[in-house]
Amino acid sequence: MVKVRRNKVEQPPEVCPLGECMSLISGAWSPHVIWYLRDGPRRFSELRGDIKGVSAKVLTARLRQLERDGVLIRREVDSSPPTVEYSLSELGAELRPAIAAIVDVGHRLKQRR
Amino acid sequence: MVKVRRNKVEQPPEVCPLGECMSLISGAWSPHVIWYLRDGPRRFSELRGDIKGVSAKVLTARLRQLERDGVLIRREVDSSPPTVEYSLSELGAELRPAIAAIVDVGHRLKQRR
DNA sequence: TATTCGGGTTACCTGCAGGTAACCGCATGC
DNA sequence: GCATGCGGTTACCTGCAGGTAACCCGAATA
Repeated sequence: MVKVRRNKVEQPPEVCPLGECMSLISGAWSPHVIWYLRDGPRRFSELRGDIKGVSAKVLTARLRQLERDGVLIRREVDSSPPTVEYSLSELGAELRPAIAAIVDVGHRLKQRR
Repeated sequence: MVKVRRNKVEQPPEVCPLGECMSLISGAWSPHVIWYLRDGPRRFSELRGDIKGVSAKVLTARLRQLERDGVLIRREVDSSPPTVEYSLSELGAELRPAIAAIVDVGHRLKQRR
């Protein structure tokens, strides 16, 4: 009994711009991180304070992922106690208008109710 | 041994505009639905064709959720065979600029690589 | 000496979004 | 008489994001 070789017909990858961008900013916390970094670098504990309700674990996970994705840059500052500074990369900066548009709509949604 | 009653201190709800808006457009498929409805009503099978890779089940689920959230309007058209037409509500229309901004960034992300 | 702060890590658990596959009723067309 | 298109529904399974709680080290501070 020979197994059928199911030649998965490879769709041309054809990356969707919407999906591409959403994969960077989706999730409950990523947009918040980008938003609070919009005006310059912030430290871990500052972000924890900025973003109401996020836990250290989840914030760490999001920061690591955004770093892997090239959205932000992590820099250890040699102070005492040593601190860590996060800032948007060039790519991250490109995401700002999208987040800003979402925040903008969010404000208008609050207005209308 | 009396159990401590831990009065969960109720934070003032203080809805975050970013979270508010993200809850409407998050998920892998919701933004696509809104995007393809941007220029007017579409039928179920049209949306299935527009949005590459979505299954009937998931598309139904997203459409139902977006309807519950007041983002779009479902209208059964009395034709033969009967068809169903989805269109953006007023609230849904407010989301367009946000999605447009995301798509726009997505395009620029493709450019830069 | 003990505590705090900064920036995490680890273990464990939950829920929900999404994926596949099969099936549905109805009306029309071949 | 049978298949096709339309707009779904149902069952079952998977993976990942997120939540809680406890714990970590080293330096500075009370």
